[in-house]
This record gives sequence, structure tokens and C-alpha cells, in this order.
Amino acid sequence: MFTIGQTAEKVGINIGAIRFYERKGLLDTVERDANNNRVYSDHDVNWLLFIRCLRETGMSVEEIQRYYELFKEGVTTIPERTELVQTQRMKLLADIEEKKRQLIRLDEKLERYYRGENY
Amino acid sequence: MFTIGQTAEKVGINIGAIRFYERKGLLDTVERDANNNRVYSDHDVNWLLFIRCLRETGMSVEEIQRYYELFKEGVTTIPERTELVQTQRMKLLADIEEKKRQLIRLDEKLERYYRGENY
DNA sequence: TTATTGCCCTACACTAAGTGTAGCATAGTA
DNA sequence: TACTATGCTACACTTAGTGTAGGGCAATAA
Repeated sequence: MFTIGQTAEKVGINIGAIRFYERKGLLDTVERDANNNRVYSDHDVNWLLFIRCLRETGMSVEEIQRYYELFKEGVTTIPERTELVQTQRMKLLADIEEKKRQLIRLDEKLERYYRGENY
Repeated sequence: MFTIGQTAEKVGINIGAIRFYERKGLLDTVERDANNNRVYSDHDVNWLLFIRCLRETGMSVEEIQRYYELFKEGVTTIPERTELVQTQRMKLLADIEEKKRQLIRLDEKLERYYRGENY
């Protein structure tokens, strides 16, 4: 069991962001100790790690919330969850391709600078 | 010479965003016609296209503004501008690599779903 | 025993990079 | 003359947080 500070360190998400995710319903209201301080389990930590992964693929907080709702409904929602991840995978792939194109444009710009051009 | 609507269409940037960029100093205050409507030249269009490229690499509006200030100072700032682009290139490359890693994580997740696992 | 850290809490203000809306002007068309 | 399209400004709202003020509680230091 961990404090919010330890959890933040473990999962690489800012304390404020963890509280924000809780408000947004990405986590159930976590347990509290006698001083009203949040207490996180290994289970919470793993879920936060996956939240981080999904956020880093560009999935919105709202969609992660939807995903979490489905997860809580049980195994019957596996097809729907699979589709959410599939869609996100496609978006991420498109994003990577787009960024590769922009990389080429930057390289072209740099080449022009190296030739002493001003534009 | 183009209206803001034509320009927005040409460069693929929303009308509101173009006005926003002007307020932020990414463009000089553009010319106006007799009705106070903005008028854009080919030059403005090209600069907007490059702004779009830089934004798509993830460069912040503030940094693009800085870049534009340097550009206006003339050829003596080419080294500084080159460095700005170089730095952005490195950030973009790191971003692409990060996204590739997240793509692998999504694929692993999907594989687990295909094996009928719930997590 | 008291004072000082250090971590936690809530609530609210602020940020970036826009998007959306209200209320108005003007130009071209029916 | 009326309508529609487009433009204008100013302001509110959005997302995904970050930062800050003001306060609680526990452990350590003087």
C-alpha cells in the first residue's frame, strides 16, 4: 500500500494528475487512511500504469473513462474494449506516419540553411 | 490576394486559429481592405504553411513566435534559427520513438484480448 | 514542550492552443 | 428590399492538466 506521493513516483504520473484522473472517473474513489489520505494498492498502480500508456498513445481522458466503465462491466465487454484499443492503434499509427513526414520537412529546411539560404 | 476564408482553406488552418496566431505575433498584423477585412498575400500563405508544419512537429506557438522574430532580424540569425529547427527535429525524433514503443504496448494488449484474457 | 519539516488534503486560479458563440457590418444576389 | 454569405471583435468555453493558498496531521529537533 502506497501514499499518493509514492504512487506518483512509481507510475511516473504527477500527483495532481492522479487526483485529476480520480475526479474524472478514471479511477474509482480510492481508499483512505485514518487521516483521509489516499492509499493505493498494487492493483491501482498497475491500472495507473496502463492509463499512462493509453494517454501516451494520445487517447483522451474521456475515452479512457469509457474504457474503464467497460472493464468494470466484465468479460462480456472484451470485444468493445478490443475495438477501442484497435481504433487507438490506428490513430497512433497515422500519427507516427504524419510525424515522419514532418521530420522530412524539417530535414529539408535544415539542408537549405546549410546551403546558406534564408528561407 | 486572399480573404481569410480562402487562406484558411489553402493552408489547412482554421480561420479562428489564423486570427489567434496573429494575436500571438506569429504573423505581422496583416493588411486590411476598405471593409477592415484581412487580406493575405502568397507570402503570408507560405509562412502559414510553414507555421502549420512547425506546429505539427510539436513546436509551441511561443517558439514559433521566437523563430519569426529571428527571421525578421535577417540572415545573421540563420545559425540561431538552424539550432531551433535542429532542437525541434530531435524532439520530434524522440516523440516518434516513444510512440513506436506505445504502439508495441497496444499490440501486446490486443494479443492478450485475442487470447481471451480480460486484462 | 514547542517548533519545524514534510507530506497530505481541498478548492480555486491559471495555462496552452485553440474552438464556439453573440452581436454587428458589409457585399452580392433573388 | 430581403436574404445569405462572409467578415469583424470580444468573450466564454474546452482539455489536460499545473500551480497556489490555506489548512491538517505526524515525526523529528531544540
